[in-house]
Amino acid sequence: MVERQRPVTIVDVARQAGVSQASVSRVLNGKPNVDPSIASAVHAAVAELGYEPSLAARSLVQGRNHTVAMVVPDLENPLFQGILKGLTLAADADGYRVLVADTDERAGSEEAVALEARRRCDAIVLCAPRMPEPRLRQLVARIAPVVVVNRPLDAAGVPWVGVDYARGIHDLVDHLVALGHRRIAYLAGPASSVSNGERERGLAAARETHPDLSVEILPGGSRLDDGAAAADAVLEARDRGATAVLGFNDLVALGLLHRLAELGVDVPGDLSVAGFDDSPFARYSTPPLTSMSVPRGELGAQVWQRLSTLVAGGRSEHTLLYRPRLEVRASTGPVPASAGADRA
Amino acid sequence: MVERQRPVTIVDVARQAGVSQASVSRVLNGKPNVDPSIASAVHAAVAELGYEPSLAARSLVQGRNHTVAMVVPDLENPLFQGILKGLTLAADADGYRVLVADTDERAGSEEAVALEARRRCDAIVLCAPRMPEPRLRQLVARIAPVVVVNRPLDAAGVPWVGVDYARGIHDLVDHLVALGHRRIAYLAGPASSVSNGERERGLAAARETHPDLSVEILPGGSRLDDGAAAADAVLEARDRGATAVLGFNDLVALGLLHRLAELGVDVPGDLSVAGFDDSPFARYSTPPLTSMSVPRGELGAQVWQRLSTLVAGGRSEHTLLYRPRLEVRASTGPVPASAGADRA
DNA sequence: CTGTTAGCGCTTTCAA
DNA sequence: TTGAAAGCGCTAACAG
Repeated sequence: MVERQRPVTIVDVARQAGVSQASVSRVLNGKPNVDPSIASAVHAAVAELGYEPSLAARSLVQGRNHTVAMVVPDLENPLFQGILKGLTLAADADGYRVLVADTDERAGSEEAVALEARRRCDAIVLCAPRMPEPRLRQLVARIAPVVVVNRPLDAAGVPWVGVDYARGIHDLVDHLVALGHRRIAYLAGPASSVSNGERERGLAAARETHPDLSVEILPGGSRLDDGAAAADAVLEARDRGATAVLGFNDLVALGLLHRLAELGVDVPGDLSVAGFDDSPFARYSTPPLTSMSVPRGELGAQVWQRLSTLVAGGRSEHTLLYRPRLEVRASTGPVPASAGADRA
Repeated sequence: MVERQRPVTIVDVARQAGVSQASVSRVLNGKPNVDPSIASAVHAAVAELGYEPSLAARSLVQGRNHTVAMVVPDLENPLFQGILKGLTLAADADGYRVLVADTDERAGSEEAVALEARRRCDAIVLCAPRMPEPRLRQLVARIAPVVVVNRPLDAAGVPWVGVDYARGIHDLVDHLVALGHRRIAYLAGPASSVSNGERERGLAAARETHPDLSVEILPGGSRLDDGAAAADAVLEARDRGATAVLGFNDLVALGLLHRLAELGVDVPGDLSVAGFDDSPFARYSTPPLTSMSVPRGELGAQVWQRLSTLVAGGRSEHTLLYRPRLEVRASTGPVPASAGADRA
């Protein structure tokens, strides 16, 4: 018969130390103006009884529980993992915990998940790449304080931290153009993805920069198998003259790379391939994948800085946009001699 | 000037519905024996006021917050991601949330993290592959209810769910032996890792099964770069006659694969390579990686089943061990004709 | 500087 | 079946 023992409360500590509950509370919360003798008595009692304050009680009375939630579409995505890590680390230093709410790519559930999470937490880090902007705007109003990640949002009191995908893809195209490529294919991400839209905007800008450049947009996706599945379409594009392919992200590019190898296509001999995000796997593929590096951890830290300001009741800080850095690896190379003219 | 408005409480609902707090509580908790007219009045009031019960208050009075934490050494590891996903899904169905506590591979912090997490949660899923058993034993006693994942533990009231690494590696070796390999190298995981110990046990067993088999254990690691860094040692082993290499996990094997390709070693022509865990990347590498598949999501679901039983005050259920399934891919092949005799 | 006391919002006896 | 009232454990006014 296991007797469920009553947990030690502040009352027990007070009695043991021979002081009032209030004094115990003050000592434990590091309030000023407490007599050292009382403090030491309290500490002794705490140690002796193995007392640990009830977080539930504290939450109730303070109206906050020192926990924030990060809502992400897919925890397997290295980008979100990195942001999460950076966020967690930074929050930890301020005594905050981070709860992860994975919406599992069910775009429809993002709203419900975020609302649910907000009930248990003091604030939200929201990553909802597919949510239509009007909905998002309504949502953030309901769950504030909130920081939006990885997409721009013009809403009062809601800072966001993101990546300049347009600029990044432009830089990547510049790299390819410098290698001599003039016909490029792009394996697009999910149609409703905001960051895919930004990439396509970057492609358009690159086309203006390079008048002799042509870009063909192919349906892709966001995961390994999407990239593999697109291999045939990519080869057709190559037959139409394309000499390089950009993937929506590294996963897509890696999936494609795999399938191309199976089909005996030489990369970059026959075709150059590049990704985006610089996932840890990029440098370990065969051939290593040229990609755009994003400071994932740094992003997370900046998110926390903004969120903590908000939680403390401060004014929302400025928005922040990181410019990705080009990582040239072996998957991109000069235009093959055989190319340059259409093959079709 | 923003007026922080007072949240709607159960008192407001009671007043609005013209009933007592107790009735509101009963309706909202689905207690039996409530007059339908009262119920509808309450629901109407709730809807009208947009009332949401305070989880903090509920936690305080009930002594539980319907949240559990999973302590993992590294969230980037696909194995833990999968388990987490399965766990989250299953817990969700029972109205429980899962909080993630990443110890970031700092083995020393596992204990502190687990204790901290336990304070905020009703139970713990513990994955501490490096913790010495005596410490672990003490720890689980302090944080019960708890389920241990991915390592065996013989402690009263603490169920565990794991993978039969010994059996798995044995099966993998059988596959290689069937292909004709007789000299195998193994890139070991972290020395203190329990699951590495089990793999080595499996290797020993395999050696008994196949008397003409010899196994060489090389220092490896648990990550991509560990595998890449071990390439030279692997080649030396090959010069001593090894025709196949097993990685501690897929990450190590993939890192190795990458480096071997750089060095111009043909896999599996010159050397067969296999991993463990069957991460999503395994099938997309070049060549695709032979690996042992582990039912990650299923593992997570079983963890929840045991944990929920415990939380409900039930007796701890039986321990569970999954046997990995062999996934043969192109990275393993017959012994090269040139091999068979030592080259040294 | 310290103690007393009133809640925080909810669930749950206990009577009615 | 319903309501009144007593806490859950803690913090924060308010006195002293």
